[in-house]
Amino acid sequence: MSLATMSSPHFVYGSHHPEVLKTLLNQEGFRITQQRHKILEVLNAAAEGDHLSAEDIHQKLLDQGEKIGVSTIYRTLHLLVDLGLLRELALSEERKFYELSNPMTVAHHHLICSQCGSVKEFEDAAIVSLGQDEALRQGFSLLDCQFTVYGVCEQCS
Amino acid sequence: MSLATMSSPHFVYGSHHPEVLKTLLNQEGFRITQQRHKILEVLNAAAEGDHLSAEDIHQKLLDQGEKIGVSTIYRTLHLLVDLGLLRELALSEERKFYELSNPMTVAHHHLICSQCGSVKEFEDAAIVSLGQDEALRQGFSLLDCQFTVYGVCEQCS
DNA sequence: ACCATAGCGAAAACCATTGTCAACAAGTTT
DNA sequence: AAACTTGTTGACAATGGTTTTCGCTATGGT
Ligand SMILES: [Mn+2]
Ligand SMILES: [Mn+2]
Ligand SMILES: [Zn+2]
Ligand SMILES: [Zn+2]
Repeated sequence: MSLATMSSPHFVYGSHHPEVLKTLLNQEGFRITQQRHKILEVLNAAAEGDHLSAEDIHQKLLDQGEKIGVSTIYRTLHLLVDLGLLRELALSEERKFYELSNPMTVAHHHLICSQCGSVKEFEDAAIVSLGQDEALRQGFSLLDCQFTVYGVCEQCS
Repeated sequence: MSLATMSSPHFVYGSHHPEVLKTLLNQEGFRITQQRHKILEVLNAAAEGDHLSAEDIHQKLLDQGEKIGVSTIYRTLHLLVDLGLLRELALSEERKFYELSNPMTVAHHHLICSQCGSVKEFEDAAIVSLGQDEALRQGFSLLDCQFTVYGVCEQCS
């Protein structure tokens, strides 16, 4: 169950589909459970640009009548991040946020208002390749690049 | 004491010097205290590439015989960040880290091993200007750009 | 269907950070 | 220099997100 033995990220295309997910998990000795399904469903259902915290996800599931514990939420989020299905965002808030990680597209980045906390997303292929270069230069294998810009938005100034 | 009334960041050159710091603080109605001096001293004494948590700083001061409370550490760190003297880093760890912010030089960036947590710094002027462009495009005033690359280092793979 | 064990969840523990408030001290006025 | 005003401190309690514990449950292989 060590992470070192898990498959590399580029095998996870379409992994939000139940069958593919099941196979991916089982290959590594993990089981596909109702709870893991539900959590991925919530993340799939989230609108583009939405960033969900563990508590957000838990609350959404409780609201739709599911019975699920917080421990399961945290455990599952970590698992999905390790599998490369999710991106964990350090937006300098007091909690972490999660979003689907789509290996097909260029990772996007975040512009955050330090005053009101609003988040705007943007894309820039150059940034990712800069990260890749630096990782290579230092002998690292790349997992994720996060470019986070802090400022003050129009309304707040 | 509102942040909106504080001087803009480019006035803080050499602010680690006692006199300049005193003037800077007093202009805004703040006071220069023994504790604020000590905390800045610790950060000044830190080696290049060192990232200190609030607890690190507190412990260093206790070790050198100072008597200082944790509340003061946190309060002071926030103040110094607001004044533009410090950079608060969200390295996706469970705590925040601080380093001196030198407005004369290009902000540097971080490559982190997700396995062992080791951090390597690197510089790239292009990245900061990309952040500046995006902030401008969205009508934000820029405060800080943090480019954080996650991967697995050589020893860990 | 059976079994071995990965996974679940309620509750407690953990731990970085923040709030409280009486005592203190920096800077200003007399 | 002493008095005064008010920003600042620090012991302690509280907060809140995340992790751990551990007996029970459900998944997947046989
Ligand atoms: Mn996003
Ligand atoms: Mn650094
Ligand atoms: Zn704003
Ligand atoms: Zn490492």
